[in-house]
Amino acid sequence: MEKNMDFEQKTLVNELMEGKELAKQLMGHLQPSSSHEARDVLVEKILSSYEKALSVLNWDGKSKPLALEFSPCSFGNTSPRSVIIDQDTNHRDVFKKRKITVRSEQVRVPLGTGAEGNLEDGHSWRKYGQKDILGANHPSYFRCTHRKTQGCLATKQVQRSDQDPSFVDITYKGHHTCRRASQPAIVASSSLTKNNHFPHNEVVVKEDKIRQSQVKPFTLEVKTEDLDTREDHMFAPFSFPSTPIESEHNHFFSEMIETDFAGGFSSPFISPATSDSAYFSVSPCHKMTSFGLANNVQTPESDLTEILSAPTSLTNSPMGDLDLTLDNVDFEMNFPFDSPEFFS
DNA sequence: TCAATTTGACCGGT
DNA sequence: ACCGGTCAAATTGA
Repeated sequence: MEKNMDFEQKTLVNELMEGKELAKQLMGHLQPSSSHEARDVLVEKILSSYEKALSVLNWDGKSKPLALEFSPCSFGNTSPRSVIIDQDTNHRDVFKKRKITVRSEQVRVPLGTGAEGNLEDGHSWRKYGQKDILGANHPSYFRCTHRKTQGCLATKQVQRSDQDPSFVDITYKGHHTCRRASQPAIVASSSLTKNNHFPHNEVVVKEDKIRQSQVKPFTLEVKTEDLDTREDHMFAPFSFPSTPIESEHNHFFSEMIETDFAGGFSSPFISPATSDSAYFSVSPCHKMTSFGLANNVQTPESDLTEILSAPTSLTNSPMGDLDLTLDNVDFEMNFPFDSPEFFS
């Protein structure tokens, strides 16, 4: 226990130090002449560091900032987790809901692929509820098995498709912050992506409300919607692939599902075609960085904003009442790294 | 015995 | 009051 706590603290410090170092590097890249890609990569790394740090703290985004809970002096004697546990037991009473814009992803898969179950979409899930609701066929509610152990807040909702009973609609909410010990599920993801079931992989990105109307062999819908922050859906735009990204074509989409779809969809894989409801063909030729970014894909500013917005808000207001409405986040304006004080 | 699932109750939002 | 989502006790299965 003691060892574990020390490890967490070290991890936390390491991540924060790394974040600071990367932020310094980013500052050096703020000139217009600097490459967009380099900045993107740095930003991704910074956010990943913060993400890991938050993960260590088991901070779920709804709680008061930990800095208010224990001083640096007491840090060594106080387990961050124990603080969080107290908060968790009281959060219903203490923390009011705040509106944020957060992403969820909906996918339709055929029955029998395993993805509708608790494991085979790349993560292990634990069912925590099922109920008959209007307009849905007895949806089942799953949360990440590692919710308790790692504070992973990813959830998914699985329901039989109302259009085709042989398909199930899976709505992923939140993003995995857990580290998987193994990746047995790549099998399932790969089985999906190797076109055994789907003649083509098609990604549907929409910004309006879901309830997808088309029936595609395999569709993924990403939506931005208002969700409350009482439970999940907080700050985990990235997952951390435990294996190097492979460039092999057959692995691309499975990796994309691995890293993005189940663990947070990253827009840079795709480029918008229309403003409303756009379809994107996923080219298997894009290589990804270890942070799930396509190096050679131009990142639209809006997408970048979306990716960065939650952590940016987090960075902005760790002490105050979080305003997590992401609609108008302006990264360049809000990101504090260009402030000299930040680096002092 | 422990972990996962089931299912009715509960809670907050609308 | 209704609804969606979550909780948690009871049940089931390995």
